[in-house]
Amino acid sequence: MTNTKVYLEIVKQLRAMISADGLKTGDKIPSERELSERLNVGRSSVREALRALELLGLIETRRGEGTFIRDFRGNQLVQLLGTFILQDEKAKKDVVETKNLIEMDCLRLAMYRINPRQLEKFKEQVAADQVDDDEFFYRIMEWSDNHLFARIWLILKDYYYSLNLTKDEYKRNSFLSILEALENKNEEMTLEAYRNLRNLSISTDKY
Amino acid sequence: MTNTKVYLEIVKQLRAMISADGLKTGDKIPSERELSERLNVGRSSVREALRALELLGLIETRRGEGTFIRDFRGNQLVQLLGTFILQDEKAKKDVVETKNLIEMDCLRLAMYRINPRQLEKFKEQVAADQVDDDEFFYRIMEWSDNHLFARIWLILKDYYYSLNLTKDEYKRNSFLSILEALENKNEEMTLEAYRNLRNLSISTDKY
DNA sequence: GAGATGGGTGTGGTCTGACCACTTAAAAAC
DNA sequence: GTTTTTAAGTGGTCAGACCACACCCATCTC
Repeated sequence: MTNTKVYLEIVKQLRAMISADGLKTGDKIPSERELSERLNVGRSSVREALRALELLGLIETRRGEGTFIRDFRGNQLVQLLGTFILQDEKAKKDVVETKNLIEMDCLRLAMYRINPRQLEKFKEQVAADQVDDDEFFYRIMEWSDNHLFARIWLILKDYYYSLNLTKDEYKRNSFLSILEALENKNEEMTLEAYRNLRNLSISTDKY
Repeated sequence: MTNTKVYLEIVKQLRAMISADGLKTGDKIPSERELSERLNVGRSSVREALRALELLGLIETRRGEGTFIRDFRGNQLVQLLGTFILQDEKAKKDVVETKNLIEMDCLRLAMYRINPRQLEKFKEQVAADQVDDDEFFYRIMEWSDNHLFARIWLILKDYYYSLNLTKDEYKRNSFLSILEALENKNEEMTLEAYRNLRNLSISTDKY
């Protein structure tokens, strides 16, 4: 028995509990003692689970008050991972590669789902230097209308920045090329413009 | 006093310790009791820190043996965040779409990284009906050599199955077409064969 | 001598009970 | 009615006690 560690089980239960009760950002979750009693486990095990979730930035704890669900987009763990782990060269490479591929996927999606009027308006903003790389792709993510991809991308983006690689310089012209290609619904041109933006050679070994 | 929670301080100390001693993947870190003594804190606080790092995938603990620095291939938290995200999102469509796109991305990657001999051998297995959909794409993931993508895919696959959508029937011929296209390093043919496998129309609104 | 056996020791896993520090709100004092 | 005091609830931390498991090594068996 006891194959699964108790604290992991508690994490699971918490997730179920949050889902069942429809709790959302800012809501309070049961106290440590109550959880301990309700789940028939020691309070220390409950704490192990809560501390882990806290470090992940999923919950927030205030002494004397309680524990609350948090908007987890916070850096918290990104910073931690940045300083802690990402020494693994292969992992870094995977992050960069994955981020690029997802961006390309979303460009493809956006191409078919984009609203011409919005695109036109966005082009003007880009032309006026009012959009940076982040905002540009955030918009692409919106247009691609795939929340799951967007979520994953947000995480990867934070990793990416924490890696502190070559800072992408601002490339207005590449942005405009991409938008134009999207407007013409030309996949090949879109990807070509993207590769130019990211300084990628055409799909060879390195994406 | 005690503005900073003890367990966070321990995380910090651990990081410093690992850095100072030059510990790397697979190395053992001091036992909980030793850390507790060396840092003048309770063992439960040490455990809170270790459990948090474990949930992040930074360390691995083995009962009776000790705690070890883990082979971190940029993941784990994707797993966790993934489940948290997917719980309230419930976007079946996004799951299917994302899974398909990732599979296609990995086909592209695999195309350039594949080992001809392995491919030949795999083809034989497929021809002999020894490979199902899961195994097929698991192999593709291996060949694409991007562990991060592989992790995300594994999660999505599980969700996909739990969605209980139309069960993909076994399509040996589509598999063989894909492998053949990969062999010829023909991206368009590869994707066409994939679309056939998944019953997708060419990149229209629905992927 | 080679192999099997069985403690002993160290390690993580868990629970319990005890304080402390802090917040909040109800009760008491004015 | 306002202020002060008190009590209850909550997270933060520690110490000690067991348990389950892995490993090493002396011992026993053949």
